[in-house]
Amino acid sequence: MAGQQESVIWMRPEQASVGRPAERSRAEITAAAVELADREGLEAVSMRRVASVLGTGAASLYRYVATRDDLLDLMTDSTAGEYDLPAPSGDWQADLLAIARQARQIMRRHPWLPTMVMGRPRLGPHGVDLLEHMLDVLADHPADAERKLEAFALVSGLTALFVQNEMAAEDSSAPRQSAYLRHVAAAGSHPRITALLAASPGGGNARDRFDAVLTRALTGVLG
Amino acid sequence: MAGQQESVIWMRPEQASVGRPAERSRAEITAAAVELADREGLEAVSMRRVASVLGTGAASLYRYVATRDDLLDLMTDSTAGEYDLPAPSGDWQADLLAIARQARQIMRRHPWLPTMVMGRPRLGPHGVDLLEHMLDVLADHPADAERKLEAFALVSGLTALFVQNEMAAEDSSAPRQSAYLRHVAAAGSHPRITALLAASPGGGNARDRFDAVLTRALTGVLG
DNA sequence: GGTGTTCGCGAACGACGTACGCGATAGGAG
DNA sequence: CTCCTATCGCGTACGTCGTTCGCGAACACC
Repeated sequence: MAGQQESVIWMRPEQASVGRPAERSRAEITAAAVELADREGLEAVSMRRVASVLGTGAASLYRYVATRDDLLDLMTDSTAGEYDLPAPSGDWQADLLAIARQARQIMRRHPWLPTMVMGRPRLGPHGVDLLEHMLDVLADHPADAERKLEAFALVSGLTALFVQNEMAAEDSSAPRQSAYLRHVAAAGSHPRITALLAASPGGGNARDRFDAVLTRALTGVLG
Repeated sequence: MAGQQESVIWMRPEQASVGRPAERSRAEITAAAVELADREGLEAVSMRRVASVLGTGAASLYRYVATRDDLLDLMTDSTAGEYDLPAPSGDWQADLLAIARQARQIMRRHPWLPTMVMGRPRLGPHGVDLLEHMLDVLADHPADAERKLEAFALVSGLTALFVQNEMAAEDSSAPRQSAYLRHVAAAGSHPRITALLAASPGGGNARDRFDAVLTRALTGVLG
């Protein structure tokens, strides 16, 4: 008859109703973890480091979170709270694009977020609000439920993919990446790649490319 | 005048030309790591576990690989060797779709691969062959170099995204995921989600949806 | 004021990635 | 055939990680 542990953190009560009150909150811990990840990357988010930022002991965090993965889920969902969700305009295409553009901005603010969204797509309270909003935007759209869920996943996933590529290109480790490509080109057995590297770095606005790809992909799902 | 360490593993020689010969090869170690990952997941691929599969000591692996991440790169690239790359047919759309379908099969064979492709897109020798092939398929296409690279990234990335979703849906942990959604629906403040869950699980062939999304997304990049 | 319950957290455990150093082992030179 | 020399295999060790245990401290309520 003992109450079984809820498997999802969002369904576990944050505080016990009796006993000594907690000194911190999940939100406080999440904020510290997010700030740490923004500054030093995801791998810097260890229980010990987060705890020391908060001026507490590592083991204390386990009063708020069952596992490190729970903390990561909290971080991801907290970023879903940064969206601005205005009422649907009637033009679902435009509304979805507006959401995607916000997603891109949010992910650029939190460089660890694309990895998270792609590798561990979990919905918390804020994520659920976002989904509800997208379903609202698509309320009059004739596609079935499955398609709309797919569209939701596509907006998150494609945006994460795009931002990750974008950042890898801006990153200082980019030369390392293309060093091998130049090596291959010099070897001569891959003429197309050789030709490719000879071409100018070219350009085109990143946002325009983002809009184009995303719009087309969405029409692939929603018709 | 000392030879500086090459930063990319593909440019470092596998064996020294003098001294005692190595007992194993990168390929052998990579194969062991891939098999381990296929069977027990990526997190099971630790230096100690891989070494014990090979019947050797953990420190020995560092004669073949500078770091664990190098080993992961080797694993990823080895799967790029599983493609069958026939000569271009003249129909680039069909050829690209054929590649993407193979990508999907390969990723389903190696459940850890989507994570790898999305989170750490590095090109090794096999990956380079694949890129060369795609450029060959697109040789007569009027798009510029940048677009073609983007198309390459899109095929890998979108396929990984799709397969990951597909597997999450088939996974036994799926009930856990939707448990919270049902909780939210029951709470009543998200009517669209409530309605969504009431709808039948629906269907539609996974491969057809994959083909549709990918084709549309590609036309978004390549016109 | 006593009681019941949770909280904070020092200490410890096992697993991890990786550096160091040394005996073992091979090919090439003589 | 012997010796030289460079690499190889790897036992050992260090620091960090996630997580558990247990206990004294701190509060809410009766």
